[in-house]
Amino acid sequence: MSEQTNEFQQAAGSYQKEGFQHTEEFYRLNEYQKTAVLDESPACVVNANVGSGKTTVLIGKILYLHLDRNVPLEKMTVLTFTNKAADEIVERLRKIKPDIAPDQVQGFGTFHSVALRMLKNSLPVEEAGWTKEFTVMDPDEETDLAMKIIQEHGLKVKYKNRLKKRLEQEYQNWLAGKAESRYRDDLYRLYPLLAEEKKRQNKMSFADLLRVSTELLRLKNAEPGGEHSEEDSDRSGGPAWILVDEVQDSDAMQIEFLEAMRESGKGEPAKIFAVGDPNQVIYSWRGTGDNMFYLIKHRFGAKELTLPVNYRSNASILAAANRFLQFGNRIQGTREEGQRITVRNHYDPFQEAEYLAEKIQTLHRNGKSYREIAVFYRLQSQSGILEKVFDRYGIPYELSVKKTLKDIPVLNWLVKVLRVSVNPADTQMAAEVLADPEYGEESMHLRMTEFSEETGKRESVSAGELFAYFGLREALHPSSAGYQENERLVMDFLEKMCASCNKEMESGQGNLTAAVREFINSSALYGMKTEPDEKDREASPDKVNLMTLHASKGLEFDTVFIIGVNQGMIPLRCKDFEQEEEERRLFFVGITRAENNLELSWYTNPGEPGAVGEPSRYLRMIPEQLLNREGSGKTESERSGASEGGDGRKSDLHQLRKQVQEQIRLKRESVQKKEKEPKVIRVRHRKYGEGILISEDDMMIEAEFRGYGRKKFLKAFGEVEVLGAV
DNA sequence: GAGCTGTTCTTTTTT
DNA sequence: AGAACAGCTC
Repeated sequence: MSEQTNEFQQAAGSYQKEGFQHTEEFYRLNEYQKTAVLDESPACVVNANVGSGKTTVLIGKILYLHLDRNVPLEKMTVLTFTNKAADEIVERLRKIKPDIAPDQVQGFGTFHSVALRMLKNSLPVEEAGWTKEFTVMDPDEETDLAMKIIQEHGLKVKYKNRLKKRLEQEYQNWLAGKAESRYRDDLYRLYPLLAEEKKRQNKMSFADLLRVSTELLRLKNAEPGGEHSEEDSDRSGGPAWILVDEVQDSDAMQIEFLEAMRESGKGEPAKIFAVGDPNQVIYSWRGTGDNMFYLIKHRFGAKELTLPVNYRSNASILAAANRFLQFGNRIQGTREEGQRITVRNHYDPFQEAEYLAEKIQTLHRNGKSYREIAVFYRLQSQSGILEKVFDRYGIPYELSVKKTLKDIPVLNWLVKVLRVSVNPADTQMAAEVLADPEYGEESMHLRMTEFSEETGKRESVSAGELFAYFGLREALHPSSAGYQENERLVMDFLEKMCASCNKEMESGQGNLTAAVREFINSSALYGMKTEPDEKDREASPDKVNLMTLHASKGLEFDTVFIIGVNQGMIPLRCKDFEQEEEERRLFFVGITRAENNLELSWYTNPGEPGAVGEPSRYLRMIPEQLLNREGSGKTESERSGASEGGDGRKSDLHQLRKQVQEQIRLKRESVQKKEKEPKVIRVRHRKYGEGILISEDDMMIEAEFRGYGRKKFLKAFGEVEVLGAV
């Protein structure tokens, strides 16, 4: 590792003298990659096969433009879809060129964070109805606000339980001037009211960040006076280059943003360089139009280059993957045949989990780190059994579900307090703070509204001071059971925040209010910018990775197990053609994560509803000569005999097995029961208390009461009150 | 308001 | 396939 760093640092020195093209890094690229790096067409899309060095090309491109073509990093916009991808790009750049300052990579980030930065720094948000002090809304917050407006205005809106989805999905139609929602309700009357309310409370949703910045960029681009102030500074102009990662995942709004960005410079439009893989579109269900890769190509008249060579997987895995390719030519491999793909049948999810636990133990004993191993599944709900069994076996694992601030009630509340403090117009949050059943207190109102007048003007602050200012000790109820824990959580959060704010205030101008606002905004967009990453890296936990197929995108592992490759599961149920195609791409993404070992398994007796006890038809699509078909290979008794460890754990496992099977059985039964069994109706009697309705006719009513048994009553007496269904 | 029929969505998740 | 909802009828 350190050798490599030295190599990089030595190389970094030579880069500055000779430019990127003369470096070892550049020399290592294949011809396709070099062509992409050196291309300077006005617009270029790189159709990058899976594992073909997409990010390497992106990094190479940035270095080439910067070091050889003298494009300042500040004149580049690098757009990604996730924060993780943005971080990775900057991190990899820094490895090669360690002296990059944060200011230089202002234009690097997710679409949303780049949009936020522009709205805060360079775009006239006032023209759109907000002020520079606006805050960023939490994704659920907009739905809450919409609900409130529906109630206050007495709007008729259908499918309120799916309001969030509806608001997103039908927005484009409304914008396009369609008269009425497909459900013929008041949804389209809600949009303008909602927009108005967000301006009044001076806050923007994630979608607003993109939409408003696009609008304002367009206004600016249309201004005739723009040309006069040419050459005045590099900052006021738009980017010279826009680089886009994972471009196949962009949606209509992001394309609009991209286009507005492109035109925002003086003179020639910015050059666009986008990399992506049409075969890895797995998120179209969440709003990405299908086939954005080609749409972008045509929209910008882009030249298409390809990266056909895969460096990741062995030849068997690639040969199988080629069967699932939907766009472009075969993936070219670089590696030997290698291990065949194992296809295994298990009796049920529990037996599969036990098998996996034992297999992983063996692999680990033979020198494989846990972190090189991953298990993928189609549904989140499938992880439960794995977790339980791995716990019993003592196998460390990491579940890829991120927890957010919102999952911790006290911090969720604290963030609301801070949000109101830096944006007193946010009456919705103010109401939520005060209405909180745990921590809501009238006195908080004044502290929030007065925050910027007093404390907010300071130029440095400590967590303790903020804790005292907001009277958090009292608010958190010092005598309550969870106080210690809550105080610790709150202090940790405030300390992180103050560290960030103090740094911000030292380096730049601005006061505490502005710094807190920035911190809160970026943590809304970024999750929590905390240091656990560092801690994790230090400890570098060696754990097996458990995740959904979706979450596996962009990752790679030595050994990959994909479980539940059953009909009805992978692909999930039977859907329309488009969605079926996406399931196929999802499976493609899954198998191409594996470098050396890939094992696919299906069960005879799947626990999940919807799944059938037959192997997925995707298994039939893989040529037989690439496969090693194996059964679970053990009978029930051999199986329990084979598990290692003392008797204690054996019976432990036996019990667990029973438990899990019982759970599966109950789940299945409850599905059937609900159909036949009438609903449980609760009743109340003056003397017997609450009970359950047994039967009822014109005259009589029969009910059962705990402790009293069944009783019959004459309806006419009205002794029994029917409460309704549970 | 119970009971019926018809419609729509269900999983996957980032910002 | 089945849950959840909308809208209709009596």
